[in-house]
Amino acid sequence: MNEPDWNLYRTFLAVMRKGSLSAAAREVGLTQPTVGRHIDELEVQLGRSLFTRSQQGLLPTDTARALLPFAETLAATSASLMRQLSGRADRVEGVVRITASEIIGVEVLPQILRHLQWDYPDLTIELSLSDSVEDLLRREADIAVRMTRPAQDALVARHVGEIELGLHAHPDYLERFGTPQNLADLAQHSMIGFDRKTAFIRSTAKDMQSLMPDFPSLDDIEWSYRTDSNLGQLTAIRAGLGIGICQVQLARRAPTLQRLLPEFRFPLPTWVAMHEDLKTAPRCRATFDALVTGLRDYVTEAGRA
Amino acid sequence: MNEPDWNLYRTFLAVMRKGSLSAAAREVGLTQPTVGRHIDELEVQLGRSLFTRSQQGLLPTDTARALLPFAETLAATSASLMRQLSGRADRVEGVVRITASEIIGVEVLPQILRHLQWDYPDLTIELSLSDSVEDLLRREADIAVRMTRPAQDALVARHVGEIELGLHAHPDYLERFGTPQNLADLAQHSMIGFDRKTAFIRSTAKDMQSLMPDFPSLDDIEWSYRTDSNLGQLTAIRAGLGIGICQVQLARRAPTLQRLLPEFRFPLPTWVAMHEDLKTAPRCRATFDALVTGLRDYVTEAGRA
DNA sequence: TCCGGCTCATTCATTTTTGTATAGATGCTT
DNA sequence: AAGCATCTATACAAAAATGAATGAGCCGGA
Repeated sequence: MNEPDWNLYRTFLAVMRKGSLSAAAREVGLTQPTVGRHIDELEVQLGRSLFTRSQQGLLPTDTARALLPFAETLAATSASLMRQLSGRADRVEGVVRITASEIIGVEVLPQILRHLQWDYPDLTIELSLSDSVEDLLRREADIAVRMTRPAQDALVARHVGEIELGLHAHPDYLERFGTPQNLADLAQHSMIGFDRKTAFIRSTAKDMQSLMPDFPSLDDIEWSYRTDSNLGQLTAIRAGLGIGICQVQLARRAPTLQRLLPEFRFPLPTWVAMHEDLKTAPRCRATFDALVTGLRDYVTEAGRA
Repeated sequence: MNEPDWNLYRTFLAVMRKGSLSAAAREVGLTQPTVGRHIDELEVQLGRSLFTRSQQGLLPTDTARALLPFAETLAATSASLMRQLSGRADRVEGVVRITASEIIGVEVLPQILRHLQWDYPDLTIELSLSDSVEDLLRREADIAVRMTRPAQDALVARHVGEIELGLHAHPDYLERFGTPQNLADLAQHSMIGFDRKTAFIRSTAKDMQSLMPDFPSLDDIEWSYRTDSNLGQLTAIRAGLGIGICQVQLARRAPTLQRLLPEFRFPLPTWVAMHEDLKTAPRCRATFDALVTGLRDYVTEAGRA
């Protein structure tokens, strides 16, 4: 089995994404026969069938599905390389791609990045907001803001402090439905929580359980509003839909939310991480530093406010 | 700036590695003019000069050096993909690449992998022995044995226990030069240690210092035998050259080494890690499981012996 | 039912890429 | 200093990849 041309993987990826030779051809700027030939050749080189062809399009085989993450890594690496070359190497300019959770990206980063933009007008910032964490590994982003300690492996990582989570509600809600006096009272309230449980939520819930044994088990709580989006939860709390968990710093902003039962607290260790390869690139360095100082300020807002 | 053909990166990598168009051409199976044209085209597409050409070969520019890690990631991903396709997808066969420290790879893994090989004769095991840890990120290996906790990010990781380090010496050495009665005595002995200090060694030394304040600072010790290779240190201890640090399990093997000052102990948390993408591949699964159980046995040898 | 949308496959001319052969330049060894 | 190794650059012919055009099958809407 020979190593195929790397270009074939790019075509393969396009076909996987688009589901047909023709659509893939349009995406990559080739023609449909060429894309078809690329797939043929890749199948020959790898000695496996990749698609079952039909007039409606191509259906990927198990082999093709297994190959997809590799092709995506290749694409992410190439994109990362292009970013690395954007702008001059000795200036803070070009494209930087940051990944962060939705809530951080929407509520916290804009203020921080504003100053960076002002200082370096030729810097273009891409924000990839998602809670899936595999972005840095695949070079899908240059810099990541994380709530877990990153491995030291080939990463430059800086701890910026702990973001504290607490129970909050809008004053209007409390006025109407009363204020819970202890954790057990929460069972009587409209609670805002998660829809499906991801691995991260499960592990966090476990930590929470061991920290605060009084807190009712997540399974016992009757959630009255469920969404997987933290941002959706924050919006719901702000709209007075019920009691939910959010960052204490965010609760201080308008509309001001009231902190409930301050004995309920859950600190999230917060990190900024970057590929080691990028630390010599000024645009990444500058962005990294701005994020670190900005987030440090944000985290310590708790003390100031 | 257009995204260049991915193939050009492969040629680029070969030129970086070999240092000349001709040698690169031989490596990738092309001809020298073609390789030269590839580089030309890549330079045009990226809008940067990559090499200064000379009759002795090509000298990479800073840009080229900055691009190298990306090209290497591409190559590693492609190689990883090929491994993924080696052997049938529903059987434990094909190629698995494991990375581990030299000492684990030489002293511990062979016994563990022997049984695996017996059970699955069509399984080919590649061992990459090095203490640089960036292998998994770049898919340079499928499975890693690590002494640090890996990040959860897209990795399947299993803790197998703690490998204990202790001070050891060969009985012959002790007979001749006496047995130290406390940590301070070590200053009078021939100590076997590290040559240059890597980041890992520095951080480990710091941990060690805080665990055992009595232990003299590494800078104060007069090392009589220095090597960065842990394996070299083990060999030196076994040869009776002096007192050094090694895994207690290894000290029990022939030639049996004597443990000194058992109050000096340093547990290394040990992990087996694998890319999440690979957990469905039987050959990786089986190897992963074998490593976990094998290393668990090895770690608990302490209790048995 | 027919039409227009989509799909993939095939053919053939064109373009592009590649290899062969060769020239010129440098450095090392005899 | 000559010979032989290395290297890059260039010219031209051969091979390969590509695109345009076309045929044929499937599907949904008028």
